[in-house]
Amino acid sequence: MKTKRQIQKEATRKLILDTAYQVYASEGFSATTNQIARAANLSHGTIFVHFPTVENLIICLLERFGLEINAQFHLLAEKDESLETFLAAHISVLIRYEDFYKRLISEINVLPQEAKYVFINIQSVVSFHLNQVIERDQEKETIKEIPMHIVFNSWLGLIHYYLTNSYLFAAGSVLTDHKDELILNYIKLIRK
Amino acid sequence: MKTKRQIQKEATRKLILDTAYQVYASEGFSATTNQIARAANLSHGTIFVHFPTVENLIICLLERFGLEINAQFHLLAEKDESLETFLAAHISVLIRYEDFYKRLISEINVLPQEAKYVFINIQSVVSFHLNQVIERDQEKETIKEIPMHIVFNSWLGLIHYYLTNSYLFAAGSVLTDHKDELILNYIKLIRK
DNA sequence: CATTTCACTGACTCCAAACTCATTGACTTT
DNA sequence: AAAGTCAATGAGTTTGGAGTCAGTGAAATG
Repeated sequence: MKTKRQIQKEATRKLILDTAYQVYASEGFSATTNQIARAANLSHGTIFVHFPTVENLIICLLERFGLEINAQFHLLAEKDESLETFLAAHISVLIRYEDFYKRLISEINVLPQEAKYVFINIQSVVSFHLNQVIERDQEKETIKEIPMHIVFNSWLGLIHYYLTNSYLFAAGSVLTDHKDELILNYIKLIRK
Repeated sequence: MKTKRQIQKEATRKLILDTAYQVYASEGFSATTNQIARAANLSHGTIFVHFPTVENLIICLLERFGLEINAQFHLLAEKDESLETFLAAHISVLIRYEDFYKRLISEINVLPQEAKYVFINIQSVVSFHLNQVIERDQEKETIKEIPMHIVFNSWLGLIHYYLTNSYLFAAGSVLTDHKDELILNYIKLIRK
């Protein structure tokens, strides 16, 4: 049985992580602990009651994010789905996390090392599912003889290119605006 | 006729820009004016004699970089070359500027607005040449019916993906290590 | 009910970065 | 060659962030 205090503490910790997620998504990871505290209606010191350093806060946030987004990928990756369905599912998950994911991929190189592990993790899960879809015989026949990692990297490359350069392509959500075009043309590229 | 002072001043300005280029290439744009001054063997204040703010220094540096790299693209884009030759030329230019270019594309979203203009400029020039190569009849016949912007964005997407995730692919220069593979497979993708 | 614990507060310290400016002495001008 | 200019200096100032800590009052404990 949890005491009131434990419940309160966990709620505050969650509030900090949720708020940090929002603030980082809209301001980027250069947002300050002050901004997060203000947005969460907490005093500045409270953040350091729950996380020893900002870096630790970011790492905890990223780990939670990695678990959550990967769970979504698993959930949406049905057995025996078509390539098109899979790509659509992938994009639909990314849309849900678009702003934060965009910050993650575009600031990955200035984030702590652990961010890279989280990122590799996310990519591995997507890669695994894409592999499964493509390895299946009925699909395999229709796809060019190209190394799987190139198939995968060109898909992610295309998606990430649109995300990091979204200011070139759309005012709101690039993925929402371009998903059909991207899926259609990517499939044209990798099919014989 | 330039006076000694003018010559000296221009030399110092160039030294600051050259050093900033080196420092930013190896440390990223979060490197400080202190680091640049030390690396250039100048006192800290000297930087502000030549540039009113760091932001202004970065903008000047990026503008110079844009002009320089675009000149290289023009120089290397011969008439009537094959698609393969063009892509190889593109990569060979990028290799020359790899570290800095990598920082530019991976930190573009935290740099001042002007950085985006420079970046759009660089991409336009590459896009223009790629268009020319592909539009030519002998090539056109062999390429799939895919919108030109997708052809272009998948190439840049692939290259940028390898650059921003270079820690996954190589210790030294990703482009040097993977250029042949990238060119070969990209051509396979867009050909019928 | 008295005592102890502890989540939270907010004013504080510390630090590192950008930017300033009086001073210097070599160069330029007259 | 005297007077004036100005590139460069480096010890400041200012700003804004991360992280600290004594204090407070509600909750837990005995």
